[in-house]
Amino acid sequence: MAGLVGEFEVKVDAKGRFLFPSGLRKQLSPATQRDFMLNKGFEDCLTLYPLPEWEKISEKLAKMNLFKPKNRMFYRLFHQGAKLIALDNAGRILIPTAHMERVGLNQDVMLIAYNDRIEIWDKSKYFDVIEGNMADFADLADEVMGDLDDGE
Amino acid sequence: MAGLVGEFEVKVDAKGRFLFPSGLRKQLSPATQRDFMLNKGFEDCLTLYPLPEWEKISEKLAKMNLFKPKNRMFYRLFHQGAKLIALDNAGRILIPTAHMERVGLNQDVMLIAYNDRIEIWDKSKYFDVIEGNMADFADLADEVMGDLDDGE
DNA sequence: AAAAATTACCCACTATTACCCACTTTCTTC
DNA sequence: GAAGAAAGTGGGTAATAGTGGGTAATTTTT
Repeated sequence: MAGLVGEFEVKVDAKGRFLFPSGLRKQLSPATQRDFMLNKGFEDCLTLYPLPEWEKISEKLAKMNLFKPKNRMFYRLFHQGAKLIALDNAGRILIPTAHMERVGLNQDVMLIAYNDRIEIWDKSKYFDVIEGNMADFADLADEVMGDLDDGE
Repeated sequence: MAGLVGEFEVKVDAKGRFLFPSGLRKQLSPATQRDFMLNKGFEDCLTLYPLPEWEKISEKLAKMNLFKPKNRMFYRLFHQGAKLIALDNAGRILIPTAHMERVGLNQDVMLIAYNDRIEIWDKSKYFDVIEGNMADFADLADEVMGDLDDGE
């Protein structure tokens, strides 16, 4: 699999749940469709990792030299707020209140899936960020894709 | 493949579907005639990538280091509106309502094929943009293609 | 330990989409 | 120009996706 893809709009109901979109579910093997690790994301979002992907990241981090203060701090910060989550029988996810407040989630939520992760954004915040960066998109493409070519 | 070409006019039916023109289908190998990746293009249009073309790009992106903020942002920008799409048995594409609204698609739609992609425009919007820029065509040619000579 | 709040589990309903079938029109071939 | 094939339209229906909320179980609070 080339990784997760897709942008999905979901609605949080009165109980703080939303349906995990079928389009995303189908990208995951049956064994990984139920359990996820929820963590705070970079920038203003939450991130959902399929368990196997989370373990890959964990392994990477475990290789760090934890005698270095900076590494220890990064390790703590990265894991702080991580929580194991499972879908209910209707295929919905319940986001803990504390997490929702942390990134200012309202009723309208966007799920952004790429590579090994699913980001959870407040819809209006997401589009603000996207529009704010759109102007730099071309430059960014040049910069990012340019770097990649160097590696080949 | 020498790349896709052509401008096609299609009509969106009451269910939000349109027929993928046979002239375009014939440019694709049988294996790639069914599945596409839809996403939001530059300017006010949607872009359809044949799956193999999309995967080429994906492979490159998968090598990025996602601990770098720039790379994450690029990923998000590039994946805007990304959604896997398949034709139905009658060879039609269903464009999700959210996507149609996002770029203001009405009943009359233009498909613009070039290189590895197919752009989907609202007809009137497309001609507005074309006409609006026609006057600058000569200058643009000079500006864009003029540089090419230097490199050859 | 009782009350309140949160979370998990379950059931019922609605909307959307995938799938199918039938028909009309246009192009090809004889 | 007739016959057949392919292109293009339109819509019905069954299955799935998505929504809403009741109640039991668990946890938290007083």
